[in-house]
Amino acid sequence: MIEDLHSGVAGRLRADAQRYTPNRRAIVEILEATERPLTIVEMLGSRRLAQSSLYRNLAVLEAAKVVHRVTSTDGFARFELAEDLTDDHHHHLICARCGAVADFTVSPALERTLEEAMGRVEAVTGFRPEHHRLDLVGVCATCG
Amino acid sequence: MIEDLHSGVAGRLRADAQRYTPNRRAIVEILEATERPLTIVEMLGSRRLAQSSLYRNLAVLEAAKVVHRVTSTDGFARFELAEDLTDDHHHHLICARCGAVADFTVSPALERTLEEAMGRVEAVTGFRPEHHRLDLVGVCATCG
DNA sequence: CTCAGTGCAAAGGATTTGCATGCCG
DNA sequence: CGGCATGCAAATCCTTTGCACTGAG
Repeated sequence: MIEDLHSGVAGRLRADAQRYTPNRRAIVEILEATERPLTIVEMLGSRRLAQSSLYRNLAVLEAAKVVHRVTSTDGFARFELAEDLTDDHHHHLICARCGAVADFTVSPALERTLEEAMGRVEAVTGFRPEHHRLDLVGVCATCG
Repeated sequence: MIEDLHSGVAGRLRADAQRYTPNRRAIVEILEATERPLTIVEMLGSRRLAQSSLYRNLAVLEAAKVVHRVTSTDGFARFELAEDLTDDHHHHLICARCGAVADFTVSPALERTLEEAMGRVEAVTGFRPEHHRLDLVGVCATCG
């Protein structure tokens, strides 16, 4: 199933007329190996890769819907693999103190309710929802 | 009830050993008059106020839990009055194209379910949730 | 050969801070 | 009077961009 991931990534890049270069594969592997969204600095620590190349490749991967940008309370962008590539729908615990982000999941029943709510929003407003973002903001174990 | 708002703000600032200055009151009034979170630029357009003073006062107001910072997809910070000051619990529609943010509400039943989920998270993880953030990300009427 | 990807360094832009001044308490 | 708020301008810092080089097809 690991190769499934990479062939999925390659497919999405191809659809965007983009190549699956070694740097891009390295980024995907870094994100694959973690359980939470990573910042630029965290990703740079893992492998030798120019900061600008990282930013540029993340932009390409984001446009191809391979990675997803996660926004926290600090000024640092964080990235994770797209949920529909990893079959791992989850939500985020965001620390209001330090900005750390961790993953968590909720019950299928709650997810179903959320999906229903999204459908209703589309019917009432002119807004067409693509996905939902349920984050819990609070204080993490370290800062607490 | 308008005065209730200002006395509530004054109280929270006092608790933080901060004054309720004219600039701070102006900021609260600007936010009170709108139905969606505002960016720095939008707030500057309303009244004559130095950019640095706006940033500094927003930091003070945020620390006193008078205003709340809303994060969108573009790089612009947005601010709204704290929900527990206005008795107006709502969520956000975030446009993935232009970053515009609008407010919306969901059913009380869904809210109750969300609160229950939050309680469960605290029991399982070391994370102590303060509030939840349910955003729908999609394409707004203008960009659609 | 061509053209996208890469790395380095410089630029960009939202946000923050230093400092002198003014005003509230 | 003392200290905080204010405004202006300069500095910060994450992020983006210009440019020359390299490598894959």
